[in-house]
Amino acid sequence: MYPEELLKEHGLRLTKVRKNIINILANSQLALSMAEIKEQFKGHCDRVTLYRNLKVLTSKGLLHQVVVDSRVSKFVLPESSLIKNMNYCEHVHFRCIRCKKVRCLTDQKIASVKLPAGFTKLESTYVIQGICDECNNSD
Amino acid sequence: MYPEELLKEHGLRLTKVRKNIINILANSQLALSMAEIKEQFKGHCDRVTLYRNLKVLTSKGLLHQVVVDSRVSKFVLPESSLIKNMNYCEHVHFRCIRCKKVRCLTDQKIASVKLPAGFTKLESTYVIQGICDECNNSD
DNA sequence: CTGTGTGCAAAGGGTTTGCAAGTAC
DNA sequence: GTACTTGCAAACCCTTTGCACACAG
Repeated sequence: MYPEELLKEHGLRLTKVRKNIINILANSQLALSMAEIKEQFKGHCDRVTLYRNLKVLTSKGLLHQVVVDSRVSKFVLPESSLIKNMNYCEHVHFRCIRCKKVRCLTDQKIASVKLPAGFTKLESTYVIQGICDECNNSD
Repeated sequence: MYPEELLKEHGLRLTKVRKNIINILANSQLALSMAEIKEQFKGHCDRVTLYRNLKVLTSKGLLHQVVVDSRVSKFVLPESSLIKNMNYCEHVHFRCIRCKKVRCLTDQKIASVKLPAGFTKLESTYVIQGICDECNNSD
């Protein structure tokens, strides 16, 4: 699934910034913040433009926003965006408290939680915090 | 378990602000932000003082911080601190995207997640987002 | 008395908004 | 040509820091 198709499918215009964001996230094993995406950006892009696009892409369901601390949001391209017939993705993420990297634990499935009557579920985020292998090995 | 005991147990001084914070959270079904705690505060209390105390209480493990969006942190008295006959909160929370309230989901079991080799788990947070019963009924 | 807690002012820093110029279609 | 996108500056707003005064133990 190419960035162009993804964008078209979601009724979004094909702009350089959007294709760039999707490519960066598609090639990343980590959830990335605006700043981290900006670092990897080919060419120049304003912070504000990135924020705005991340917001649009997230609102269209193309990206998923992972909130891991009270200051910074990170973004992932969920499997459901890459694999067409997966319409739901349980997001399990591991955040290392030392290096702050956020990894997707893609092979982990969570048992679904039953909500009380009257509650509607839109999405869920499961974040495990701890120390990652790299940081454990560098002690 | 009274606020005074909780504070002593954690080696903290007994101040009006701390007792007040604990009382407010103990009587709340919701996770509360600094601003929400301030609203319920008996008497005056500076924002900064609340932030500082929330930080200290959290670092001592007396409170648990729930990060639900990229702007605001909310706080809960975790299981270990709660009074016996109250519904206790594990780290499973429901956040309504309309009213922004954060509820604790009781009696929910999270399937334990196996981490890859080399990873150490410290804590986990499971946040389900959607629409709560109140907001669903007020359509 | 000593170390900690509190209030006020100000700074920090991620994110959002306003607006003019540029681009997709 | 029209509607959406981008960039720059500035605003926003939650949170933290500095410092003088007040309070717990």
